[in-house]
Order: sequence, then C-alpha cells, then structure tokens
Amino acid sequence: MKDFAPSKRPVTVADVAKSAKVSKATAARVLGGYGTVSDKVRSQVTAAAAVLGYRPNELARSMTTGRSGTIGVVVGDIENAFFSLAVRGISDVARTAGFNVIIANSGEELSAEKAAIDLLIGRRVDGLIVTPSDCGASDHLSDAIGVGVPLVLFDRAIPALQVDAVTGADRDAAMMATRHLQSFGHRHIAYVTAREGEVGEYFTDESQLPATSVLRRVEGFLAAQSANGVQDAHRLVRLGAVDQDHTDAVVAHLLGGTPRPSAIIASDSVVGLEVFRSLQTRGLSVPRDISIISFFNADWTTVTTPPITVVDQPVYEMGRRAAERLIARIDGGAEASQHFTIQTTLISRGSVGQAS
Amino acid sequence: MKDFAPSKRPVTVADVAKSAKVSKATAARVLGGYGTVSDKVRSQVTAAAAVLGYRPNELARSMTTGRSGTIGVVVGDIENAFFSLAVRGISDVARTAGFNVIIANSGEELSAEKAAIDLLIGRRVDGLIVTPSDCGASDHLSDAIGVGVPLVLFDRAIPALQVDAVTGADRDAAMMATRHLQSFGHRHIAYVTAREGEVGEYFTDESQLPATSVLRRVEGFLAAQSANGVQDAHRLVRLGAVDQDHTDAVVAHLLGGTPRPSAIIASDSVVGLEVFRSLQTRGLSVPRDISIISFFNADWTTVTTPPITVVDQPVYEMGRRAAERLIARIDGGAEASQHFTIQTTLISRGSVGQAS
DNA sequence: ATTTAAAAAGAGACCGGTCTCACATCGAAT
DNA sequence: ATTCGATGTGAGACCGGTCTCTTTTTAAAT
Repeated sequence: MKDFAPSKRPVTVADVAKSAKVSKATAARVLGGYGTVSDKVRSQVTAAAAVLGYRPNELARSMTTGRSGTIGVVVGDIENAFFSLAVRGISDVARTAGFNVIIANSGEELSAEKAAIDLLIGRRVDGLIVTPSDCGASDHLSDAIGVGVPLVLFDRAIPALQVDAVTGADRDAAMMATRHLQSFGHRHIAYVTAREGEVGEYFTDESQLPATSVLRRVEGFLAAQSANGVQDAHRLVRLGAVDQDHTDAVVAHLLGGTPRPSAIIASDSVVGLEVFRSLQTRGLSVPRDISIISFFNADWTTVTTPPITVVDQPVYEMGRRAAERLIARIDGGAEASQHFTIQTTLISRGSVGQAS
Repeated sequence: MKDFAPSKRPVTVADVAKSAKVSKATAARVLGGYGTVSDKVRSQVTAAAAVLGYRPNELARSMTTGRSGTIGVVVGDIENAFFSLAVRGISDVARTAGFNVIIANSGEELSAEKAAIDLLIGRRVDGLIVTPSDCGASDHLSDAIGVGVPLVLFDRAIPALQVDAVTGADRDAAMMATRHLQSFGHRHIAYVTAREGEVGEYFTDESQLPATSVLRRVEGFLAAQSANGVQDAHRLVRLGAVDQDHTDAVVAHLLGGTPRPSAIIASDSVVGLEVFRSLQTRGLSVPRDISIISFFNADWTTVTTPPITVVDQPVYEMGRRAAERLIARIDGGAEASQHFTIQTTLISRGSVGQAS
C-alpha cells in the first residue's frame, strides 16, 4: 500500500461540523470537551472527527484561551547531567499536571538567554523556569515578570529581584565539603570553577562570579577556611576551567604554585571530571598525592578508582520543586515570592585522604 | 523601586498602531518586517512599540502563516548522554537556521511517544525528529506524514516506512567490536542490552528487539561470531539490563552459566556503566578476568581504571545531519526519502585483554 | 503641466479555535 | 394549561497577527 500522502489542508472543526451536520459551535463543544451536548450529537461528531482525522490546532486553541499549557525552561547546558536531571524532574511534574515543556539552551550566555526568554514569551508559555547565566542582570527577567509570566529561578537566585527561586544550600554544602577536607588535615585547599577567567586568576571580587550558586559556594568555602585559621584562602579559588585544556592549565598552575594545595574542590561535576583527568594524566594518585571532592553525584564519580567523594545535590528533587512552585503560581495565588533552599549531603567515598 | 508589575493585557499591533497614529496594517508591516513602509512611519511605529513594550504573539503569527518556526524532537531518554548530545547537535543546526526546538521525552514507551507526537503536531511544528521506541509500530508516524509534517527518524529506522532516517552503522560497528574481541582470542562473548526481558532471556527472535539499532548490532555481532565459527552465539545475547539491579542479575547469570563469557559488549553507555559496576562489585578485574566494550564514547569511559574501549558513535554529527535533512525537507524539496548511515570508529583503550 | 507607474497606507477578511449570547426544546412544578 | 428552569443548539464576535485588495500619495516620464 503506497503512502499517497494527500498532504491536504488540515481538518478543522468547521469541516467536522459540516460533515456531522451540526453547527461549528456544537462541533467545537464536543471536540473541545466543554459545554453541554446531547449524547446523540456527541457520537455523531466524534464519528465524523474520526473519519476525517481531525487534530485540534493547539495554536488556535491557546490563542483564544490565553493558556498554552506549556512551560518554558531555559538551562545553561542541556548536556550537563546536572541540568538534564533537573529537566527530567521538571518534565515529570509538568506532565502529570498536564503541562508540556519547551527547553531552550542558553549556553550560559546572557544574550542567548534573553533571546530564548523573548521567544518563549512570544510563544505565550504559561510560565518560565530559568537558570540565569548572570545573576547581576535582571532586566530581561523583570520585564518578563512585568508582562505577567510567572517565573521561577533555578539553581541560582537574583538578589535584586523579588521572585521565586529554588537553589541548593550552596553555602552550607561548600562549608561541609571544606570541613570534611579539614578534618583530614588539609589546610591548603583549592576551589576550581568553570567561570570564564585567566589561568591563574583567583577570586578577589564578587563580580567575577555572576552565578550566585558558585558565589555562595565560594563564600562557604572561604568562611570554613577562615574559621580554620587559613589566611588568603581566596588565592586558591581559581577560575577558568572552561574545558579540558584550560582545566589542565589551571591544575598545572595550582600544583606549581605556592602554597601547593593538597586538596581540590570542583565546583561542578564537569569541572570535577576534567580535574580528575588532569590529575590522572599528571600521574598523581588520588587520594595519596592529592584529595578531591566534586559537586553533584554524577555517574562517573562512582566508577573511578578511587570513587569520588561528592556533595550530593538532589537535583531531580530541585527540578520537581521548581516545577511545582511554578505550576502553583500559574494556577493560582500571587502569594509573596519565596526562596526554596534544598539541603545537600556529603557522600564520602575514596577520594579524600590524609593531608601529606 | 518596587516592581508593581501591572500585569496588564499584552500589547498588540493594534495598540501600537493607535499610539503611532497609523493603521493596524501599517504597524503590522513594520513590526512583522514585511511589505513596504516609509522610513518616517517605520521609526514612529518602532518608537511607539518600544515605549509600549510590544512583544509579538508568535502564536497568532504562526497561525496565519502556517509556519511555527519550531521543530519537535521526541527522544527516548533525555538523561541519557547519547540523546542529550544528539539534542545539542539538533539544536545547534536548528538555531542557526532560525528554528526552535521543542523536546519531548518518550521514556521509550510507545504510548508516550504517540501522545508526544500528537501534541507536537497539534502545536503545528514544522517538522519532527523522532527516535521511535518500537520500530514495528508505524501507524502514528505514517499518519503524521499523512498530515504533511516532515519527519526524520533518528538512531533507528522503520523498515516498513518510506521516510528519512539517520542512524549509526550499527551492524558494522558491532562486527568491528566483535572482531576486535576475537582478535584477542575471545570466543565466548556476551552481548547485553537494556531491552525489557527476563533475566537469562536470550535472543531468539527479532520481535524481542523493537529498536532496529539494537537489532542491527545484534545481527552484526552474530554474523561476526558465526564467521569465526562460534555456534549458538545468540545464547549469549542477553536482554533485561534495564537498571543496576537487573544488570547485576544479568551479569551474575552470565558468569554462572555455560559457556562462561570472557568478554562483554554493552549495547549502550548506560548498560556499559552498569555492567562495569557489576564487574567491580563482584571483584573482577578488567581486562584480566574479563574484557568489556561499550557503545558510545561517554565521558565516564575515559576515567575508569582501565579506561573502556568503546565504539564511538558520532552522535553530535548524527544530530546535525538529522536536523539538516529535516530543515531541507521543510524548506523545499519532496525528494525521495533517504537513509543516512553514519560510520563509527573503535576507540581502543584498556578494557580488552587476551582471553584467559 | 499632464500622464503614468510605483510606493505607501488603509480597510477588512481570514486563520481555527473559544466563548458569549440568543433561541429552541423539553420535562417538571404550579 | 401555563410557567419556569434547565439543557441543547446555533449564530457570530473575538483572539492577534498576516495578507489581499483598494485607495491615496509620491515620484518619474512625457
């Protein structure tokens, strides 16, 4: 049977109505599932629709209703397991609530983020979940709110903006990780993040870290180090681990510098993987020569030798929370905005040893 | 400054037109960037739009034009790195061509896949890229085509359907992997896949493997084994490695059975990871006690000890190809459907050793 | 100065649904 | 029998854009 796809004009309610010999309004009532219709007419229309192969035009539908049944999600990088897990959490909640999800990638670039948000608003999404790439820039977000689109920030908050946010307990988590290392005798601890920066550039100023999640972690790290009597801990907070090559350079710079760190905290699992590779290729043994802790319980952290001690962020749960909050806001209340902080736990594996 | 979000009705062309003291049609021409307008009027309208904060309603726009500027992607599992990399490939091409991407997860379930496709068609996507969860069921796909929506299959083909498809060279890849193991003296080789099945269930029948990609790989595996004079190779083709627990059981069953395999091929990187974990927890040394090859060059495969020999599928490239093909079909020609097969390479690392 | 074509602007239909309102029908209550 | 309310159906406006068709303005050609 050849597929002589007729590719004709899509079937509309009017077509179905004519075929079922009822008015357009009545056919629409059956097809749209609203209003009251007699059983007889309903079955007529249903039958006609089936024969004709009617498919509702969701565009037209949401144009009149004003609701699209869709929520937009803007993430930094879909390929990052952190975000794809979050997206699943969001999607799962969204689906059961009858919403669909449009995903856009910002690539952690503000311009792309703006474009994506504009586009999603143009598509009349019912709400937005955004991972802001720059927590200092809030104009595009505040006028998204101004337009009336419910918004929930994910993973990062924007202090200047009164808006719902779901983040990890980043400060606590970093303190926990740092104390863990301290308890093994480590004093010189490096903190490595992927934020754009020169190799060797260290943390001096909040403006270097536009993502509050990273900033809070650094704050927690510094607080814990300071409490342990370590001065100048910020000099070992390093930027620029944007890809394997840069990470190699950052690690080389760290290991060649003074003080030489005996432990490294990786700000996320991608950086963690790269740092681990760097250490491997340099022939260093973990944890004998150097200890390492990574954020996010990525799957690779369990199969290395040794497996990696991680700060486990319940990302799936964070995604769910964000979606739940957003949907609550879409459906209903304009209650005050709230900041949800999800606790993290430390999973101790084999990558932390006594300081040499 | 308090955000007294007025949350008023969105600004429309009519509003802008009134404010700029021109007709709706003229304002629309400026805002929509079509037709001819004088510079003077153009700047008037632009200014008015800026003041009012006009945002085009893409829904209305695509309802009249018939094009939504969106392509829909249905994948098996976004969390799987294979798919998220593919999605990036698709997105990258789509973005530069001016298309946006809506992603839907099927969870490898046919019903969810159908629902997702219906929804996307309802949203009037300009085209679809689908990873069919069951290559035997094509009704929903063929009537998607019937409606006139361009379709490209990804990773798996549907023999019964004349439609574009982009897949890996699965048969060749599996043969390559198998021969590689054979060259190390392996005769009893197990092939493990995640497809639903009882622990211990082995391959007897094509109907067990609804994904053609897996089926082709198994065919390649069996062909290579047969060429090497191995009988009953199909008895070591095992199903049911759906999660870590099941994979543990499958591996246990394999290692306790006769013949006991000296090497395992994992059908994808998720199964590969689980198999590797199983071997680790059983205290087996790779490759001394047993060899392993996994499909897909996932990041975890490089940091294990030893690193894993993999069949590298250029997934990003496959995603790009699928998107390019789809866009070509959207824009223009109704040429005959084509099946693109992307070659794979074997990356030899340390997980394959001499058969004991 | 007059004709003519091209460019600019306006009026209103249209896309495919939903929704309001009016009208018709019907059984039950008075 | 009459009134009433509920239920079912139809007619047509509406959402916010695009697009066709018509009219007016402007510039070029005679």
